[in-house]
Amino acid sequence: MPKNDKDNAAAVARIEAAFPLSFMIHQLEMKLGAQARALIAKHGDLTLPQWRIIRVIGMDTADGSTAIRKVLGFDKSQFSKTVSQLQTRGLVEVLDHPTDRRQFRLALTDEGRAALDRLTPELDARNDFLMQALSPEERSLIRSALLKLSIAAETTDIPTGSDT
Amino acid sequence: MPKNDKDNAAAVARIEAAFPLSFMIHQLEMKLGAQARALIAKHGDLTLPQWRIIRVIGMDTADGSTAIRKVLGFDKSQFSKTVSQLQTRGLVEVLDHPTDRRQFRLALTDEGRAALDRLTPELDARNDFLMQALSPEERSLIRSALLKLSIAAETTDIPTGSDT
DNA sequence: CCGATTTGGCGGACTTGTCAACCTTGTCGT
DNA sequence: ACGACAAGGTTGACAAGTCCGCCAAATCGG
Repeated sequence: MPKNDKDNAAAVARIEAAFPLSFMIHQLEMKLGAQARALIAKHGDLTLPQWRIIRVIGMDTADGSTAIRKVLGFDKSQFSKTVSQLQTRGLVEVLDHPTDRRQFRLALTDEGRAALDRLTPELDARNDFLMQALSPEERSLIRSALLKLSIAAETTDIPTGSDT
Repeated sequence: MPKNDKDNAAAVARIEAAFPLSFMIHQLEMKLGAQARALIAKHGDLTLPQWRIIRVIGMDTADGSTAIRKVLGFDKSQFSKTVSQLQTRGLVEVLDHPTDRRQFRLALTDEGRAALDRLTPELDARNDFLMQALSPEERSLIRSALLKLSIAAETTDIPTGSDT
């Protein structure tokens, strides 16, 4: 067994015990991102943000640009640029929005849907794999917990003083 | 009440109900990052990764470069560059590692500790604020859940077929 | 109905993050 | 003890994300 490896692992565990939540989530996000990128690269040539947008469009629960952008938490600028890429590559179609002329609707082209169908089973399997790592009660609570945190993370002014 | 806002909010809620875990975490991470950047910017001029490194060093639970890098989930390259910035700005000190000459140890300078002391209460308040958004049982489970996910996220080959 | 404000999207400058090649040091097998 | 291999760190080229100001469309307040 590597001597320094053991030391490092012990140090890591010691730090994590007292870690702020935001750090844990950042660490997790890094690993998830790397894992997702590896999976996507193995089965095509989409980038991670491109895939995310395609995935949400493919869920067929909303097609307005704002709804999609908000749910992904994307920056306006980044969203705009990524959609342009997808449109140029012929994966998505940009249509007029029926009631709001500032927004647009997004739809998958045949090629876009093919990419979605190719990747979805892989990424769904990963999601299942992640969920299986959790205990049943953790599984049942994690979604609402993340949602609550997400709302709390939107507050810009934090009650600084100790408010008990 | 804005008409389109209501539509968008409804669409967002509809999507989130069936959202993969990784998307939720990404969305959360974006918001947390923006919130943290805003707080840091208000009380100094550190970047988010710089702050994270300082924060971990300040925890005094480990000072080896590898342990710090691993716990933050940083890329080797990014870590190296950010440490250089901190060293240049005189916030951290780079020392020899006692048993491994590939690594180094990190320590805060007086100026680095001052920055830490200035920012820590703010960020700790935020952390408390986030934790208060959770129910008691969510609070007690979230850490172990995130840790398990973090481990699962390191697996590179996912059992694709249904393995049950 | 009209100005003020908000929301949505775009473009460009800039910062961050990512990836691959490289060198050094440590570790393992024999 | 020594050669193969893994782990740590650095660098540079490149991709991704962020921030800013801009303009158009929609909403709100009289």
